[in-house]
Amino acid sequence: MKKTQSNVVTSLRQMILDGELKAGARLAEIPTSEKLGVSRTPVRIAFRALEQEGLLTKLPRRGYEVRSVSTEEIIGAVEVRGVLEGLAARQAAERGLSEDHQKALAVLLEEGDRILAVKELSESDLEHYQQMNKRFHDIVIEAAHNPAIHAALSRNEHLPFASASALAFDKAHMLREAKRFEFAHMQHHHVYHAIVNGLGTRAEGIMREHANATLGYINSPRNADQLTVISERDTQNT
Amino acid sequence: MKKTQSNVVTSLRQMILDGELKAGARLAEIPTSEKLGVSRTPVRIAFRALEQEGLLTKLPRRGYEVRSVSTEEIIGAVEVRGVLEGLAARQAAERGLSEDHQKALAVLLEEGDRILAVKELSESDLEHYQQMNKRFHDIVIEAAHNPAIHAALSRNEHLPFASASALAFDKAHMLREAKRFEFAHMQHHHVYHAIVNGLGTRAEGIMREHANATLGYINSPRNADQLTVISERDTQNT
DNA sequence: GAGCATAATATTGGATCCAATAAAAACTTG
DNA sequence: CAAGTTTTTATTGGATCCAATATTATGCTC
Repeated sequence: MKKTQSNVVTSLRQMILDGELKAGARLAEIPTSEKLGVSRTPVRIAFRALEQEGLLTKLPRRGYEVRSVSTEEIIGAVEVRGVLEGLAARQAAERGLSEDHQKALAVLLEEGDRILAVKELSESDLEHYQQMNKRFHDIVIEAAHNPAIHAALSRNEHLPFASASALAFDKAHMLREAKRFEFAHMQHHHVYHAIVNGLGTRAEGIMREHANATLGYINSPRNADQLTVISERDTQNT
Repeated sequence: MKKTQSNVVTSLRQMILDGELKAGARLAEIPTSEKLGVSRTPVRIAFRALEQEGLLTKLPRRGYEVRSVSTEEIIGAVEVRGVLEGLAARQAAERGLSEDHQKALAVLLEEGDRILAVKELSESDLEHYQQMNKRFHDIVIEAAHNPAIHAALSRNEHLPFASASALAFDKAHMLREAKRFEFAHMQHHHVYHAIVNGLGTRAEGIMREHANATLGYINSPRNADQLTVISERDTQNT
């Protein structure tokens, strides 16, 4: 298959996210182009794009290197994502959901219910849930009808999954902490409820708390029990 | 002077922001490279960078065009900036200001006081204030020690000043609305106070309100009188 | 053997070619 | 003269060259 420009950037990105290119590894245009079987031109462009995404840093006259992302940076990225998705949820609530978006969110919620109905989650269940989770968030962002949110998140997209975070997001570990998922999923229900009822401030608040839950997970993955629960009754107060 | 890569992107950006290249204008690599006296390579890179910044859109097989930015988009960008700077203010408060940052902010506040002491603001006063304003915000963002905020704002940097916004930010108009500046400057004082006293939530709230004030300005520039004022006494309650 | 000078190498930035392809223009035919 | 077809042109993506320059290695001197 012929490698094309965007192919080069996606395959390089994948290599970084998969850990095939470890943090600190040095990359130069010519060796990389030979390795991928393309010329320097697309590699050049790819390096700049990945630098933009925060995955590479330029070492002047010495090529690029795969950035090592510290836990602090990941936390920072998650916090940023939190406020932005909070804004998205608020705006989605204030502007009103389209029929399609509401339907899509409802379907995803049900999908999550089904996954979590089983008490012992398998790894594939986990992956399934993650996909559903991502789609849920994407739809909320989309429903805000604010392209600037998208733009602001673009540099944030892959960072939390880069090398250093392998630990924080370790799959086996998350499996043991499945309780978190139930809590997160409940928050999804509440966000949905707030949005469809036009409760912008509430939607924003829950969404931010939702991001915060992830942070709590990164920081102290052992305290899943102490999570407080937003009572369903509260959501009825309009 | 020899044009270099970053020169090409900055000069193209300037041309767009100055209105020399109007919204909707089509750009192709070869004509642009000839006009700037460089080869296609740096232009190619510049186009991609400016596309990333949201200033150009790619028309497949027909080159690029200067994006026309709608008022809605600018509002969206300002809202995004608001929540991000709100987060920055909160984190700056929570993490504590360094000696240097505190000093810098204090100096800027005083500078603003001096500018606004004069009742009839000249256009150069206005420009001076704007510079001070930008530095104030930059320092707050810096003080948050969260690189993800920077990254998220990068695509947001120039958008609000692109073509369509010429109207919204019209200088003569702003001059007439100088009252807004006093209000904004007072908010700066409150943000400063909240940050140095470690009042994260308050700092965030005021910063978001501050962004909102800009929005109010874009939407209805005539209502400068109805602004409510945060009482100075409130900021003493710790 | 250490330190400095010099040479070799690696690496990027810019320029130019070539090929593929889509858009636009010209042309032909009914 | 309109509509479809062919030709021309514009435009980008990729490959390769050349030049400038910083880093690394080598070697020379003391």
